[in-house]
Amino acid sequence: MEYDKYAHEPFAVTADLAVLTILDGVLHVLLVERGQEPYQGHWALPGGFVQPDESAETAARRELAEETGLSDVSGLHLEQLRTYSEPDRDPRMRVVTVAFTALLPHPPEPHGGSDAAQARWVPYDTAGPLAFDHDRILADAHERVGAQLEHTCLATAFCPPEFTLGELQQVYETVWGTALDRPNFRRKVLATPGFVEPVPGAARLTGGRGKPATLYRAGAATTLRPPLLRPTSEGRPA
Amino acid sequence: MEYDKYAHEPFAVTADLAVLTILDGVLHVLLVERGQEPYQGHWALPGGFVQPDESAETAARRELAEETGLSDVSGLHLEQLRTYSEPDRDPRMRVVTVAFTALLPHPPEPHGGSDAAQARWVPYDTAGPLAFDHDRILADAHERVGAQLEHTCLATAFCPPEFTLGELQQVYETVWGTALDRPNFRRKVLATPGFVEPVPGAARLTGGRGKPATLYRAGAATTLRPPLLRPTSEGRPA
DNA sequence: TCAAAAGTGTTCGTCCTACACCCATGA
DNA sequence: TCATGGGTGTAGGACGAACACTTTTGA
Repeated sequence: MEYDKYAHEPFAVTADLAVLTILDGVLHVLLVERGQEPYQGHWALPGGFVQPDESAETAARRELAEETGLSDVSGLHLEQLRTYSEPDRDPRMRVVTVAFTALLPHPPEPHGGSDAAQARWVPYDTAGPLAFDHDRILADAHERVGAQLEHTCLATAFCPPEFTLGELQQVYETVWGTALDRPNFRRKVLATPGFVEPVPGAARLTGGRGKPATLYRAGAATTLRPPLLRPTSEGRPA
Repeated sequence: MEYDKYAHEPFAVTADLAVLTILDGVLHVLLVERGQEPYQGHWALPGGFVQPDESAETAARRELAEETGLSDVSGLHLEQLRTYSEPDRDPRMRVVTVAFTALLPHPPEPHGGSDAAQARWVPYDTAGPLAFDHDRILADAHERVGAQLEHTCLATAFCPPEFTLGELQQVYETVWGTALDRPNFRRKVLATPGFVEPVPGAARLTGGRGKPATLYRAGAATTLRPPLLRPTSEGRPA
C-alpha cells in the first residue's frame, strides 16, 4: 500500500441515486437536466460528489433531500446498488460512482436544485437515453428492486404510512409489469408474519367507489420467507 | 459538478477481495498478513489500489491473480459485494473500498505476494479479528454468498469442472452450516433445467468406499427458480 | 459379508393457483 | 340497481419434507 496521498491521479467519488416512485399506477424515476458540460441539456440521475467528511450513504441522503426538497428523508428507504468504476465513465476525470436506489411513497413536486437546471419525475419507460452510463444504472436499479420485492418486505417503502392491500398489490404489479391474483396476494401477505399489521378500525375508500378497504401499516419483518415469486412469463424463466 | 481535479481532498480507491473456498469440507478464506503499518502484523483481506487505467473489477481480478498465484483466473467467479466508504476506515487517508467476493474450487497454495508478508487459507470460523473493517466485509461476503446459493446456480463455482452431486451438496452444507436431505437435494438439482448436466458415462469414487458417483458439469443456467431455500432453523426465519 | 456412499420410491402434508362467490359503497 | 373495488371460500394440483429401501463399490 502507498502512503503518498498525491502519488496517483486523484479519483473523484460521487453518489448517484435512482429515485423510484409510483405515480398514477406508473413507475416513475426522478431525473435532473444537466446545467453544464458534459452532457449539458441531457437528463441524468441526481447525485453529486461525496464530501471529505461523508460516507457515500450520507452523501446520497443529502443529495436526496436537496433534489426532492423533502424536509425529512430519514425514514425513506435508501440502499446501495453497486459501484461503477470504468475508467472512461466521465470525460473530465476519473469518477467512481456509488449508486443507490431510493424508494418514495407519495412524491413531492421536485424543484430544480442547486446544481441542476431542473428536476422532474419521468415515467420509467420513457426515461433515457441518459447522460454518462446512467441508462445502465437505472436498468440495474429496476432489476434490483424487482428482485427485492420477491424476498423482502420492501414494497411497503413505496406506500404511505397507512395503505390498503390493493395499493400494496399495485406496487408489485407496477414494478413487475404483471397482474397478480388479488385473493392469493392478500392471503400471501397476511400469512407472512410481520409484513403488514392492520390499523384497528381504520378503512378508506379508494377509487371513489366500492367497499372501503382496511388500512395496514408496515410490520417489523424485513425478509419474506417463503418468497413471493413473480409469475414466470409462460415457460422457462430467464 | 466540479472541474478542478485537485479541488478536494483526494480519494484513494481500493479493490478488496473475500476469496472463499472449501477445504476438507470447511469454508476457508484467503487472508494476508500485513507487512506495514497500519495494522502491521494483523491479518486482512487481500486487495490493493485501483490503478488509473483500471476498473475496480479489473483491479480485483489482477489482485486475485497476484495473491493466489493462479495463472488463469479468467474463469473464476468474481462478483461485486458492495462499497465501504466511511470517512475513518483508514487512518492514513480517505480510502473508498469496492469489495468483491471470489469463489474458488480446489485452491492453490498461496505464496506471499508482493506487498503482503504472507498469504494463507484460514478457516472462516477462526478468521479475525482482521485489520480495518475487514471483519464486517467478510461477514457481508458470507451472508451474500449464502443468500446467492438459494436462488442462483453459484454453487458450481465452488466445484471443479467435473463434480459429483455429493460434492455440490457439500458446498451448500458448508456455506450454510446445515445438513440437507440427499434424495431431495438431488431431485431438486436435477429438476432445475440448466443447473447441471451429466458427463456421459463418467463416474468417480469419492470416499474410497461406496458406489461411484455420476459426474456432472455446470450447466448454462444462472438463476434458480423456484429457489432452493435453506432450512429455517426452527420457527421464525430471521 | 459388512460399511459406506450413491441412487430410487413413496407417502403425506403444505402451499400455490384458479376460479366462483359474497360484501359494501357511490352513482 | 348497477358498477366498482374489497374480501372469503374452495377444489385441484404441484411441490417439498421425511424416511424406507435398493445398488454398487472396497475392505
